[in-house]
Amino acid sequence: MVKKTKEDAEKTRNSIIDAARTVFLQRGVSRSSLEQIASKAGVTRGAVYWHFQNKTELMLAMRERVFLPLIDQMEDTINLEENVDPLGSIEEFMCSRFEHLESCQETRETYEIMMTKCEYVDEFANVLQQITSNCSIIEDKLTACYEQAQAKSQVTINMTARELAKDSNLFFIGLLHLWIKDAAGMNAKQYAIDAIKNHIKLRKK
Amino acid sequence: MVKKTKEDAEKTRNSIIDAARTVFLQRGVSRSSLEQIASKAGVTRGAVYWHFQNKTELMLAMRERVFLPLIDQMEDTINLEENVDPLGSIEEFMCSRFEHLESCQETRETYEIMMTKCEYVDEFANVLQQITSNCSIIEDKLTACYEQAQAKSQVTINMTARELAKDSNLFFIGLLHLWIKDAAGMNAKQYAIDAIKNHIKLRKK
DNA sequence: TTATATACAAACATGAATGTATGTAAAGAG
DNA sequence: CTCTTTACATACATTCATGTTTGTATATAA
Repeated sequence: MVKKTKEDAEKTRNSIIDAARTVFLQRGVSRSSLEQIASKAGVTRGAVYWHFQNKTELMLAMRERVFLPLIDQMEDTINLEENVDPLGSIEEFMCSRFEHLESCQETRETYEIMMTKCEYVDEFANVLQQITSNCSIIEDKLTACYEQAQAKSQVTINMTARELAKDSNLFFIGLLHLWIKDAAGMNAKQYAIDAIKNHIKLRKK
Repeated sequence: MVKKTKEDAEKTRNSIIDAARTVFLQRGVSRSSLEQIASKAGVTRGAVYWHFQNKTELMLAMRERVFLPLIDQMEDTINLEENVDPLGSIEEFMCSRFEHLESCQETRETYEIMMTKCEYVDEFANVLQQITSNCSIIEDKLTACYEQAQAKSQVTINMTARELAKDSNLFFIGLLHLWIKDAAGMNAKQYAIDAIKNHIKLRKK
């Protein structure tokens, strides 16, 4: 019954997304009801349906709030022009991702939902496609880096840049999954950083 | 109304599991109703409830039918005693897994369900734990292999066996995920084998 | 100042899935 | 050859989430 200005409405919208993330994490996406989400946000389902068409749209909104900034951020970390230390920038790219994961709870929780509490069928099938296509973008960036590293002969030479990039990409994907799924099982802080440094060290001349 | 002998009952049970796998793959676990599964198997929900307590138990039965043989198989592929070519046996271990994935549709589909069509909450939470603990078992086996490889100085020496094993393990996890999720996007047949061979080649002396 | 659109809450209608209870025909035991 | 158990099918009761519709107080535009 309180009056709502436009900014208030935006706050409501955000609090619904936050509540959704919390409930999704606890109960999984499909078992989470809009009623549970609404009450956790301190509103009714009416508010949820006002801001989002349905649970799917709410879920996608939650995802975009962390994935969109992350893609923008990728450009910053990997700078291809005038790269003095290509291998170092690959390492920094990977490390920065995990530092962000550690410092940002929202990102961490969203990743966990996307990786272990969501079923990729029907409307979500193309989300999976987006993710894998994003993977191939990263592979391309890594390839470019390795080409530069080879040009400066900083790297062991018995493999092509593309092959090195594929291997690094797969390593990165694996690390992400294990890190998210086993957050409790390992001292997450250092594990990822060490693994990344070793990975780079292995191909340094 | 047809008479059922014990073997017939076992066939029914298997056909229910098969139907479940098909439906799970199409609609995701949580959206699949026992009615859909039953009718696809040519029975009613009564049969499903006779053989399984509920959807969860059915799901776990489906999983065990492919995961149990796979664990047994792991022992065969990685033989640690009297290992002439440790690096080669790592390569063979990884390759054999993917060859099996290619040749066995049931395994492939089950993996896809477990990785992209299942939410790991409540009763399924410990399944995730099982998976990651299985990962650390693999890491241990890989470590042992790399130790042997180092003893025979077949491997680049600037890293410990454990570090090499971690890197290979993460690579393997990433490859599994990408391979399953992007089965259409790449020529799956050769991709995995090439990636594995390059991965091993990178650390061969 | 009034009219309209906004931002929800509340009520309603529906459907779908689940679990259980009961019925039943054939198989297997004695 | 009966009796009991198996292996289901059928029917029932209940829960619960969803989508929609209606109501309403306030903000905002004219």
